[in-house]
Amino acid sequence: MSKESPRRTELLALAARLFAERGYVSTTVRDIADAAGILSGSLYHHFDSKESMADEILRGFLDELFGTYAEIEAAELGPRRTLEAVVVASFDAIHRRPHEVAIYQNEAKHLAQSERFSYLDERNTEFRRLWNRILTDGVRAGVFREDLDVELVYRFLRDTVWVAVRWYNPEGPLAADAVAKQYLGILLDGIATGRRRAGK
Amino acid sequence: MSKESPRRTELLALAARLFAERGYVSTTVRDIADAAGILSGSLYHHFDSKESMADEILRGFLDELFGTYAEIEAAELGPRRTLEAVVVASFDAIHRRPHEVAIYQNEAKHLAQSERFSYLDERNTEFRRLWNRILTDGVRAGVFREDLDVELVYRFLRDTVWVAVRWYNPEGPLAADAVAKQYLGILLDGIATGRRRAGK
DNA sequence: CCATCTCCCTAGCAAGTGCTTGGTAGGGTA
DNA sequence: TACCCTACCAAGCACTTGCTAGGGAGATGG
Repeated sequence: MSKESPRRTELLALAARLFAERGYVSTTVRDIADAAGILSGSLYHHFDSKESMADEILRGFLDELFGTYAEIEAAELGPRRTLEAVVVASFDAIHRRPHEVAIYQNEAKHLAQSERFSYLDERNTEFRRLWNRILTDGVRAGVFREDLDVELVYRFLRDTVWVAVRWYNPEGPLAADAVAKQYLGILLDGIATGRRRAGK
Repeated sequence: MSKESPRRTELLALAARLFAERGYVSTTVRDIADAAGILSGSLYHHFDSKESMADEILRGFLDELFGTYAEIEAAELGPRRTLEAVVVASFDAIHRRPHEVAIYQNEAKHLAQSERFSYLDERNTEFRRLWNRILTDGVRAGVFREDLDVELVYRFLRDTVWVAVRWYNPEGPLAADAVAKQYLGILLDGIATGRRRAGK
């Protein structure tokens, strides 16, 4: 049960892939064991439950992700560049940890109901504060439209960024960075031609 | 097993709610029966399987939804107004059929692997063609930016519209129509102030 | 007044679920 | 030689899953 074994890391990566592909509940411990070429009981030499596998996967991912966000905020780039950096960092996370992002997207809501995964809600709150800060700062600084419903824009942003994990292919021709730039183009300037209408 | 019974419709609505809230696999036939105040075996008087419940729910919803889309297209409003109408109709679907939309969003990918649900993939293709038509028409007509990656914008649109079902509350203060308008504001004109940058 | 139909119950089955147990092969260390 | 370690297997336990068989109470209609 030592946390440093390479075999253990391997099994965790396998579990993450299966959780992402089939969903947490639909993935059985036998599925994971089969993929690893061992019997289901043998998994319990490395982990003490299926739940603790998901826990470890999500914890590691979120710690890394929010570490990156903290660095971006600390750099104090101003609202617009901070927004761009956070979006780029999020797409980068989709590129490097697609399975973890998928699990976070698809299972967080159900898992968060359990006491053990209460940190998921905390992270959500943290994320929401981050976006609200960026947006309100931007509106105040005059770089974002002042008629924005900040709370609504936050939801759109959050969803828009993460939901890309459903179709993004890390090995495809479209790099995460390019997708991020396209997204930012739409988000910041819209898809319509011509001058913006005044007011709302 | 008659399809016209009011009790049957009631049970189907109950199942839809549970499928949406807990997910299809996590919802047991006993859960559905409990919610209806009967025993699990009694459900099989009305339906011949759990799968057929999901099938009926999704089929009915998609038939209705794509009927609306067809009407919009037939009205030939031009690219911009068509886009607006489709977005509004989609948010309206989220308002009126939140459970069905949630099931469609969360379970379609898994269900579509089964032969029985092959119409899900067909609807996806249909949906994609619809959006691509609107967007390319709009670019050609000069109402949408010509540097748009149409395929990417399509994904962006599709995901962002439907994902709102995760937070939208039909009984909340924010009406679906208002959300749609805000969303269209962001999509068409962006959140940034100032003149649009030229080119990409 | 009997027959049929609707809707539900009682009881249970076969398959599959996460997890536990006792044990073993192979290797390193003293 | 003695001991401990990692990584696994074989077997199975308690429980849950979707689903089935057979029957019964009450309303409907000829």
